[in-house]
Amino acid sequence: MTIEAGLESVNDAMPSRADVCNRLLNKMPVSDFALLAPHLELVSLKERQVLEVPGRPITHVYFVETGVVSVVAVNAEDHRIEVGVIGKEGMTGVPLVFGDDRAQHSAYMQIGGSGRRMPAAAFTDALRQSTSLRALMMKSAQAFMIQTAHTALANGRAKLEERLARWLLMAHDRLDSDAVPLTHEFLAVMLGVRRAGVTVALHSFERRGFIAARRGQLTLINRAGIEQVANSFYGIPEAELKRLMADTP
Amino acid sequence: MTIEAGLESVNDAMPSRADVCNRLLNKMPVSDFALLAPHLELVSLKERQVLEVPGRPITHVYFVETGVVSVVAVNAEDHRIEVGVIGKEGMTGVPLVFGDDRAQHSAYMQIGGSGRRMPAAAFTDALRQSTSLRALMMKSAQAFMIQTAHTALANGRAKLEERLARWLLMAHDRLDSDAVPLTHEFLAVMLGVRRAGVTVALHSFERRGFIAARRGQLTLINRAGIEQVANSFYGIPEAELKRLMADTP
DNA sequence: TTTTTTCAGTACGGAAACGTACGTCTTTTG
DNA sequence: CAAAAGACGTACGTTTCCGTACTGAAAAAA
Repeated sequence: MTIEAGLESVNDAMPSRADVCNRLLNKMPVSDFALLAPHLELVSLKERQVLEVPGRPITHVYFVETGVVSVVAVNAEDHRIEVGVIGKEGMTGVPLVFGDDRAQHSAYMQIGGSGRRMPAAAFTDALRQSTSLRALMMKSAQAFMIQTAHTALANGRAKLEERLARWLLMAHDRLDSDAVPLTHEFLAVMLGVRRAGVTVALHSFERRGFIAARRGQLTLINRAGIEQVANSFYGIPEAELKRLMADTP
Repeated sequence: MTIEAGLESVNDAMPSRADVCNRLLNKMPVSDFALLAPHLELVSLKERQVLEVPGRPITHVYFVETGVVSVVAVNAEDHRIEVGVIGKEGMTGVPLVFGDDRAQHSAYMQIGGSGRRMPAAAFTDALRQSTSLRALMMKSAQAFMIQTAHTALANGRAKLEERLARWLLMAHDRLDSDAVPLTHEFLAVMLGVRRAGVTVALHSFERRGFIAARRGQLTLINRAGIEQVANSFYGIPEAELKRLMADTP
């Protein structure tokens, strides 16, 4: 707390590259990071905190560092379902990358954490200035698109257990621990199924020794087991993200 | 056929702006059209013709003018489902816009027609040269993303009849006639449901006077009726497409 | 024309998931 | 500490849709 060196700093000071855990911020060229850094603000992201509201202008871009964001599509009759999750590998505000200023979906913290945010205007300015930043953001956007497409596939063809397993794996990828602090109710909302259905499915996982459950929390014990349950509905978006982030250093 | 004026031309000659029916080609600034025109080739797109294969490089971009393209996500165990359709409002090869050269999904003609195509390399060249072209293509890509997200929503929450109605409306939007030349089998594949389920649902539509059915073809008679069946699962992507294409002239 | 293929109609048992609801624990709030 | 709220366990009848399969009719091929 009382370190005199310039690197360690109060929250709002410009972050050094070493401080950030978001993969996009980590990965981008120093020049691009320098473009963003002055506008980045370290923020805590509390459970259920709303980041974007459908139809409303996007105020900030959030580079997630810990926690998980749920992106949820909603229609006129309030039917809703999760179309993607975002963790330290990504960011919110994808429409900005496409030159749009409005949020398409609802986005909120499903699992609390922290991240860096910057005003939308500053972000679009930076995008305009840097081709390489644009390139990276578009790859990130594409990765999210792929995730959405495979969510559509899972929603249409997978069984409840398969979808639940898929979700747990995606959450696990984005967390630092094996504990997933979530209620059955929220899992049900995201998957668009009954709460009771989630409860039963989780029991089955527990009986098979794949997870341990406590009130408001479940812990992955045997990830390989969950992967088997998820069948082929998990994996492609993850592999594609890796590919997209690998080939342009 | 034997008109001597320079405008009327053989298929491979450079198309004039007035000849093209694809909305993107229509809408873009003349300067951007001039950039693409030399590479555009008028092609007939036959039913079931494959345009993209997952994992394989994208060879051409297709600007659809008539007919409908199905974009289908596939996973390792060959589960598949349609994640979007493309007609005269759009084009194939979205990943190219994001700087990727590979097809993510399977894409093929669901309803035969025609379009203009150009080699992928020429397209990315043009993209690099023109900011306004990039902007337009990104809006088109975003519109497709929205469609995919709402497909995920429909797959997860809508009933078979609602999804079928949604699909018919989306096809109807992209056709010049009320006749949809498709078998129950193909509708079933796209929706990821049983063929027999489609048959029963279509009977219900027919009984209610919404469509007329013949072997391998169905005709919309009462579009408003179909819209009622689709409930709130149809409409948002369409409205958003309109918005996106309106605000940047 | 005859044969073959494709497409559509229909049926039946069964699986999956739903809506609903009620009771029992925890945890939070007053 | 009591009361209220939240989370989970469980149950039952019901809807939706599946897997499968057989039939007749229409179109295409021979």
